[in-house]
Amino acid sequence: MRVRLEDVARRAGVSPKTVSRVLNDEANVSDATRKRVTEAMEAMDYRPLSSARSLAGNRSFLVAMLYDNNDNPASTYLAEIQDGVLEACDAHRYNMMVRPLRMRGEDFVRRLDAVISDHHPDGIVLTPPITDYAPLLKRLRERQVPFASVSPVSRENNIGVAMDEQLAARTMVEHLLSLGHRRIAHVSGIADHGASRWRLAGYREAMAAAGLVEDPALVVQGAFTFASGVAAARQLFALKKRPTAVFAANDDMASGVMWVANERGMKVPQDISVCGFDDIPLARQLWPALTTIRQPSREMGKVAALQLLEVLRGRGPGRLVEMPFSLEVRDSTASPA
Amino acid sequence: MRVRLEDVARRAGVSPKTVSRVLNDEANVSDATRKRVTEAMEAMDYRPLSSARSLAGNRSFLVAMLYDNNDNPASTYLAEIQDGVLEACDAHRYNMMVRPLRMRGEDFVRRLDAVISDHHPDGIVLTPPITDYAPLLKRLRERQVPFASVSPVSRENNIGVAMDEQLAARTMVEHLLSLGHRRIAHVSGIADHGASRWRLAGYREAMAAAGLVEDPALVVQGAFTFASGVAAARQLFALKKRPTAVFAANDDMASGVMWVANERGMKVPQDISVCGFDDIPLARQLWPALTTIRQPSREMGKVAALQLLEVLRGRGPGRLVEMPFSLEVRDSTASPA
DNA sequence: GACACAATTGACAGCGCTGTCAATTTGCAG
DNA sequence: CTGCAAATTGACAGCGCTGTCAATTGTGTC
Repeated sequence: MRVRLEDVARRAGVSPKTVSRVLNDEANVSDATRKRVTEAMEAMDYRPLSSARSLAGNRSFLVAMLYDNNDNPASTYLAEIQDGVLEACDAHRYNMMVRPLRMRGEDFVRRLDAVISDHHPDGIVLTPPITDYAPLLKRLRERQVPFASVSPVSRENNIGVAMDEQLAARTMVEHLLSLGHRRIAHVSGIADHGASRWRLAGYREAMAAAGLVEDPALVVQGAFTFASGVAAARQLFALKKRPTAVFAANDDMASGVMWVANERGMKVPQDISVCGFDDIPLARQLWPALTTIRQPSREMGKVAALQLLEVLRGRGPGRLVEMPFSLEVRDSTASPA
Repeated sequence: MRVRLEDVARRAGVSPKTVSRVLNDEANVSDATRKRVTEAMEAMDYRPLSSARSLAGNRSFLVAMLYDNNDNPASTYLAEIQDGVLEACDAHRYNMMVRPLRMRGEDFVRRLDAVISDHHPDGIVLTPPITDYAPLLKRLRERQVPFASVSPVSRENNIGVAMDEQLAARTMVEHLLSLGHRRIAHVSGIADHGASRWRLAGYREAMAAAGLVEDPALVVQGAFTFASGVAAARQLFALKKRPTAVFAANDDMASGVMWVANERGMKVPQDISVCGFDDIPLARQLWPALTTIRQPSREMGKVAALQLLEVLRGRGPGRLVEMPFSLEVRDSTASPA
């Protein structure tokens, strides 16, 4: 039969409640007792039954990671974040569950409610763009479910992890400027995503700082997908005055731009420079290897989860951690002809 | 306060046990009673508390998906499978948890034991190559944890999902042969993975059927990664008698082969045909778009999980479902010069 | 209409743990 | 030593559900 808390208590010569205290790392247990109990637990290979702990203690040891799977069926970005969140949860013996939450339709908040009512997660990790949907955040606060965000738009009242994407985008465009490019196009992401706004803002900031007047034709709306990158590139390359460089708001769209360049017989980077953002594995697999901004997604997932866990474990309020980015100059950018 | 089973019972005018029976879809409840209880549940928006159900009923409603994360940090293939498993679990109100399980070192089985002891999953979904590690399967059977496999090597005593990968590989090579290729190389995967064996066997079968004698120099060992595809291609292209086509055992390796071709100034498909296997999103993003075998990974994850759930819900024994593949002819293959 | 038997329903205990609160021990000032 | 507060420990009930088994109701047969 399985070893129960009661069995450990008997062996350690204490009451079950004391073992419970040690298990939950509570204060007010003498060192001697704590040691004795810990030894008994190890000797008996005691494994607490989480359903019993949940029922009695009214908590679930569950962290839910929410994501929008509208256009992200199996995105590498999310897989990496998930990996990081999982690592953090494991370290503190929390379970992780992943929940797609299609951000479409009226009943979005109701589906969040269902997740909470059905699974009672102790806390939630939000990924973009769910991080910024006000009604949902409101509901989470109402229901008092702690949450941490990955790259939220607002830095106020948020814990989790962020990166200075605007500065990163600006750095990327400055790289293109330093190569001598002046007609630099931007393929943006879904308009209301924070990532799109920051990256566009960084582009504009760099262009303005270089004294260039923005040509509206050079800014094309995309949707973070390969297909939208293809469409945007077709539009840009049909211009009378073509750009000499294209900065896409993520790597998937950049790959679409490169694809169209190839299709038209344009050489990258000789005829056109292309760069992206995120540094997913694809970036190195393309020919030529894609110049991009490295975003440490896995680490970001981990850090966001750790902030949440700090709150869940009553260890502190958690904070919004700023992660560093880096410009990865590879072979898809060069000086214009 | 939350609605409990007892509250539903009172409203429906029956005993709690009867509500429990309806909740668990048990036999021996009269239609009239079942209807009354169901209505009461809905009217009150009753949400059973899974920790209480688990504790009392000694089951967890948990399906664990195990994967080997040695070289698969955030593979698209696994992300798609996970997505399918999740959909199936959701449909039957089971929870899903993902567990990386590094298949290295002695304590591999012990780590499986820990997962079972800590989380008590009702069932497990195995992904390659974990599907074929005998000591692990033995342990699962000893501990009586039902499991279903995705693409297991052995079709005996296994439920889950499979694809005729050997036939698929043969079909791919026949496509190359029909284009006129004779010197066809193969970049294989990790030697003891079923996928590698089947794909290599299909290659050999097709070559033999065409009356060609195998040139050992044309079969290079890879490891399913981009980097290993690059290394293999360098080796192949250094040959005095180069291949005119390369069939890589997966898309990531194929992209490595294409990368090296580009590096050497070889045109795909004019100078060399390249093809892969799996049809991950990358395949369409490469230039030229990669000819490959489409494997419906998401669907396979779903079907494997459904077989497992059939067992868990006592609905039947489950079976090994055969999935169809398809040859996706794109632009990376053509007749040799 | 009486009987045997099957189908349906309910009473009750208890799953393994933790919250509450009371009892006991310890530490320390005087 | 004594007295008192703080620290430590324990007794006990109960979290919300299901397994077991007994009680009740329905069904078919002669």
